[in-house]
Amino acid sequence: MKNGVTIAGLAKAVGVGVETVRYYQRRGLLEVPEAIGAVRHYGPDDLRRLRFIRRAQGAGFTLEEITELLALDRTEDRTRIHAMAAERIAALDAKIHELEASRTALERLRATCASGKGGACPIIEAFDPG
Amino acid sequence: MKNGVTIAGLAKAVGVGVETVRYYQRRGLLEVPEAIGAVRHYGPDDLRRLRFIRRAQGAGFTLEEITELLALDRTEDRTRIHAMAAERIAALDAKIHELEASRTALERLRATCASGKGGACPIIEAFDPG
DNA sequence: ATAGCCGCCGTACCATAGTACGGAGTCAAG
DNA sequence: CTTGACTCCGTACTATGGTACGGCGGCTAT
Repeated sequence: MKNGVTIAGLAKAVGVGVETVRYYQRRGLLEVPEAIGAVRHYGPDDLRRLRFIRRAQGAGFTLEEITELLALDRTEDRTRIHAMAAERIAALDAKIHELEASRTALERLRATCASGKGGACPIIEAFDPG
Repeated sequence: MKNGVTIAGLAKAVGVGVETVRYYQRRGLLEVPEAIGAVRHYGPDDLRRLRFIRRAQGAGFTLEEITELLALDRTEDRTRIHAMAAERIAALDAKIHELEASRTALERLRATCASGKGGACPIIEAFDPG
């Protein structure tokens, strides 16, 4: 090989499947690099980009939004970036609170139904106030 | 009507669509009550059950898992309940941490790209350490 | 008694994010 | 110079959780 890794190497480096990389290419999230011969080679830029996609997904952005973020990365539309970040932070806060409430409910369930063999273990009620 | 609400009332009370209720019935999450005449009527039990389904979804359980939880609710298999709760709490903790990390990254992005018109606003890098 | 919602039912379709498959070509090692 | 792994490509299929549609028929108010 000349320089850079093939698709399998790229995928492995980020922990996704080859098909997932190809899927992102089809969706326009990743560029399809020039091939050397018949095989495409990927460099550090592709790696960073792919990592970014995965992290942005972790932040709750959809692939469509990530597409926009990537487009925005080459512009200076700070207003839009700001808006998207703020919106996502708000959604994240809401989600975090929801999950924390769920966690509390589950702890209650776990405590209520701790071992021992008393009567019913009311799963449905465990979520009632939470 | 005799007693209880019709499907639309049930759905509205919990904030889901009628089709969603029917979907849950098909999946066996909700019972299909006896009809009075040709129309089914739903009581407080159905309401609690439907609410539970939604809250459990909020806790990250899949509909399949919720099906199991509902089955478990009538048994005394505390071991299984305990295991499912513990597993979900662990997943929840992981998810909460991930979302908090994402939140931090987004805050950094928001700060870095705060108004003003300096050069690039590196979206991709904003997630790098986070 | 008749219009117009509802409810009931089955089937089909949707979005999101992949995952699988099959055939043809290619590259590197033995 | 063949073999075996890997690439490329298009197309199809999957899972999850719904959402929509169309026909039929009953409940209710006017």
